[in-house]
Amino acid sequence: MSQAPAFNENCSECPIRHRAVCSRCEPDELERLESIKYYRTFEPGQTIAMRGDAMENISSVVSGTATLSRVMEDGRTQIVGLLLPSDFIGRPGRETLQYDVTAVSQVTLCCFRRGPFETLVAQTPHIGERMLEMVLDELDAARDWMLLLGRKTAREKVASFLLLIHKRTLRPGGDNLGKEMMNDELRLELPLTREVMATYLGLTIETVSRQVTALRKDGLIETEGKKVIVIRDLIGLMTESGDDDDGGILN
Amino acid sequence: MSQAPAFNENCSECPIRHRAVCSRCEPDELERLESIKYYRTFEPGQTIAMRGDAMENISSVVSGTATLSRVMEDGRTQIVGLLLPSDFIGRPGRETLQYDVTAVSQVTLCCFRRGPFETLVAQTPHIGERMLEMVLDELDAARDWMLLLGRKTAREKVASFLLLIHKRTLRPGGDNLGKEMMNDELRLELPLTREVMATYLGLTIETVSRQVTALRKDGLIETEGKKVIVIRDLIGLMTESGDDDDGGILN
DNA sequence: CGCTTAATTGACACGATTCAAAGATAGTGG
DNA sequence: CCACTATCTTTGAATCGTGTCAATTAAGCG
Repeated sequence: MSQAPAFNENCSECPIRHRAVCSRCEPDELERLESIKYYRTFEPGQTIAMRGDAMENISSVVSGTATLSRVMEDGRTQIVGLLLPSDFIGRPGRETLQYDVTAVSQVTLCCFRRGPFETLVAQTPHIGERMLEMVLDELDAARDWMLLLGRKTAREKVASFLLLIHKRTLRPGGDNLGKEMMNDELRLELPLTREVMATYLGLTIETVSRQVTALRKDGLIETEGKKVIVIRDLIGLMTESGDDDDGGILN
Repeated sequence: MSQAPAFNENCSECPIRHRAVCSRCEPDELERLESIKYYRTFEPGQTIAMRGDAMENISSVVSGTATLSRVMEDGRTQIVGLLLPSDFIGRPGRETLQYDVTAVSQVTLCCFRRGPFETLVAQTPHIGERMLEMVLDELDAARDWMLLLGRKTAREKVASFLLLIHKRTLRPGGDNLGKEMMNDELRLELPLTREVMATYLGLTIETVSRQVTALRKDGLIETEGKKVIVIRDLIGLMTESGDDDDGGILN
């Protein structure tokens, strides 16, 4: 088991400083957040929170990957959100959690107790504004995913997934979020197993595997071991994804 | 073509008064909203707005049903949101619309120009707070729908859809939203064609039709004409929907 | 009443799942 | 350093559910 990364207590040096819920905060607001925050670390596979849990704390992902998922009685599971660094866990004004939250890789969270945080939000418009913006982004992402789940073929789903990871780990904004997320332009170190991919895409492991193989045989991607995928033909992959736009990848 | 309902200009008598974005407003805040609002009506099938359009106004659905949808290049379409009375169209801080908005039945909107509305929101915390709450509800609904689209069978999808309409038209809050939405406890007047149902459920028209027939033959529902469905066995339908809870229908 | 559109039903095809087995990979201890 | 084990991934074959295409029936409306 690897050791938890030692994060600087200083918010101004935080890797997710410019994307997280605190991104709009002024130095004095940051100072107040700093005084009530604390870090927690979770190992791969560990449950961070479960559906129905009282939400006692609210947090941002600082490093690692986690999932939001819903499970049916018979075990069928759908991942309904991917939590990457800077993403937010918790809801203002909600008592209980609606989804299971699970660590996929080692995850470090920057946490706040609900009470103090909500007090702070009420006094700090920047946080509330940023929160609304982030929730709207999540809503758009969720709806794009509905199109994928409802209408795309397995091949399109896998291509779309690779492009999503590409877009989200490249971070065109310029802020690199820790070395483990740094990918070359076209080299993706998947933070996920095939099982997580399948659960996210509404497919089975076998189908994901077959589609990855097919994309490789068609020369669109290469694989290095099981966790690294190199995109050989970005435009081609975008065509295969079935999206009618580039998702902001091209400029 | 039926005539547009004549709405009272007085917000305090508005049918969606207690659910819409303005629900938390004080009388004086309501007065300010009242001074800048105006109504628009759309006929069934009419496009209210298209993806990419500049969002010049922001509105609430007062009556009728509209859809949010995404279309792929080859025409495959997924409805990503159902807009029923009190639902909100538009996004604070976004320039363009992400989805197509289409009237399904005759739709009346309570509209505000973007500029004045955003100014008002900045000065009226109640509106911003309510907006965040509504967006969070939409996000939860979108994620529940992701589970449906990704993992449920056609039968489960149709059962879930009927229960959704049941829940949303019953309005347990007690505020009835115009006679056209009033349903008996177990009598649903679908505001949608089979095509809209299919597009929402990620199915084809034929499959929806077959599943409705199957549910009827199994004694769970009855049909009257094509737009009315009577639920004969609510508990049974909930079992068929695959949800592990009652969605708040039972108390 | 006839016309147009929507819904239903049937036969068949195809894509994804299921079940089963083999292969690759990473981690562990000898 | 290599064998051993557990886990993850890949591959194959058969099945099943939903989509597709085509024809029929029903409903709504002028």
